[in-house]
Amino acid sequence: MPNALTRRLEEYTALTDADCRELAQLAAQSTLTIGPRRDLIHEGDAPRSVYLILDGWACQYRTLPDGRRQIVDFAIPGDLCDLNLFILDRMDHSIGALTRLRVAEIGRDILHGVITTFPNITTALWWQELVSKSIHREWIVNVGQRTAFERIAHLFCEMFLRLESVGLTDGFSCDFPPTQADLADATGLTAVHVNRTIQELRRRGLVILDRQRLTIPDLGALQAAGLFNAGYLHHWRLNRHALINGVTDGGRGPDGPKLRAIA
Amino acid sequence: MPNALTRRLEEYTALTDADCRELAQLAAQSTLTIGPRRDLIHEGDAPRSVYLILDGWACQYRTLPDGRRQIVDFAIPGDLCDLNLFILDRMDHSIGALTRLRVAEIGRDILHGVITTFPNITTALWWQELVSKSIHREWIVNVGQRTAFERIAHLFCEMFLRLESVGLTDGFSCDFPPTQADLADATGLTAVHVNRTIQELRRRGLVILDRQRLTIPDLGALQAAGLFNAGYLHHWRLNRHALINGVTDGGRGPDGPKLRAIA
DNA sequence: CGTTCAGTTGACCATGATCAAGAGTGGTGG
DNA sequence: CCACCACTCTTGATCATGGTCAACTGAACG
Repeated sequence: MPNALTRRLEEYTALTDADCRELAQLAAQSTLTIGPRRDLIHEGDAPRSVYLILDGWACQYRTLPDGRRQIVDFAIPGDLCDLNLFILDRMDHSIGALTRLRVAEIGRDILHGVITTFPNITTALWWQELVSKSIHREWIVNVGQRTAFERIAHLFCEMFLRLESVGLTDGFSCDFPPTQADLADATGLTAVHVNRTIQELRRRGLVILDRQRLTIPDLGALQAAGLFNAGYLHHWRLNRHALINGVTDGGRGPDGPKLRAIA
Repeated sequence: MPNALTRRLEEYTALTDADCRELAQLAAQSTLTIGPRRDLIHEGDAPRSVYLILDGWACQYRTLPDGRRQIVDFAIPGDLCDLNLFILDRMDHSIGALTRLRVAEIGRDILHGVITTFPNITTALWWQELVSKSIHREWIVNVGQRTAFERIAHLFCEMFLRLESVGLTDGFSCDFPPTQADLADATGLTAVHVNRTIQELRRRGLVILDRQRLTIPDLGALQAAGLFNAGYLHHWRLNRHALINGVTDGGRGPDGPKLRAIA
């Protein structure tokens, strides 16, 4: 596998050979492997490095005092976990491994060096940061407005496309390690209800999910079921497509009419 | 009122006099006033400027094709609406005015100039960007895990502290323009349920809310009711406090025990 | 093979949604 | 100054989506 980070960042900006070499080096410099269900870093810790996911899945999550847990994002190879360290003194969330996880640890000073000498990379990093913020917004919408059925469908679409953008899909299929309990924590549902909802998705032929393997026979249909619009991922390859089904509101402000056709 | 942006950014970094003068100029250069319930910019538009809120409240929101609307953040004076323009070709959300709104429009080129000549400001801007991402994470938790009662309490705490950090509170009180329908769209509830929940908050003496005016007689009690922990706002003045009730999880990874005492 | 963890099923329940109607409040024009 | 209109807030009755609790099945791994 070539560097997933390179692939990810090229989604946003053109990189030179020198940029790519630098990225490859970053990924190789100081790697770290941790087992599934362990924390990479924990809420309240002082961040010491940025983590680049090389292999496996992680999740960012926050817990409430009584133990309720909300996953706020999944992280897959090529994802860079929070540039927070430059800025924030304390982690406001945890990062946990869902699978065996291989990450590159990039120290503050090294990253700082990269940023001052490789402007393309810097641009791409901030780009990625803004995109991941956009993904957060979409998660708020997902949890706040969509039905259980739509939420799960939406999440499957999102993760499939994100995996696809780093070359981790295989036709209509991809690995999909989160358990139903994980999906529950990501969607604000219970595991029981996630289970029933996935069964409904299966019954309708929208997904095949077995042994950590997800297959989406008809992505368009699943997108429709999840009210999914890829625009928020800001992948340029998808953008043309996104512009077609992009705009959903006529511009009447926060109190406009509630019913409106898809463009 | 001095420049709320200055106040906001000084929450994060020390600014020189020259920095402050530059910020004051940015805020004065090209201002724009729009009426309540109108859009500043709309989902799908190409962003042309960054908007700095000078006066009034706005909200960032996204709509689903069938008209469901989710507010993903409120914007108050001193807030800078999405540095997206540098990066993203299309707005993935809209910004709408909740009140009469006065904003400064900062063009791409001007902002670019600032970024290349005022490193402190640049740092502070990115800081603000990362903090607002952290706020998004908290909103996911709010909508995903908290009960209606906790959600509303949490939102009141957050907005009160954010207003306080730009000097827009007056003792225990502040202006609070969102309607109950707005609060519903922000919390993923219905307006009816928001109404009943606010009544419950009033009955318990946690808030006084009348005519767009919010009073919080006992912020600590409201924070407890909303499971609110100010750490995610990353205000340094609050940080000492945040560290006290900060950590909520023992570090056992995403599958740790579900019950756990408050520190 | 037994233990563990993920997935599945069933019965019942509750939080919050929906629908509908009425009461304040504030702004506008006659 | 008052009448009207629009909008927000409030209340009640009923409903449904999704939660809770509990038991059981089946894979995977040592």
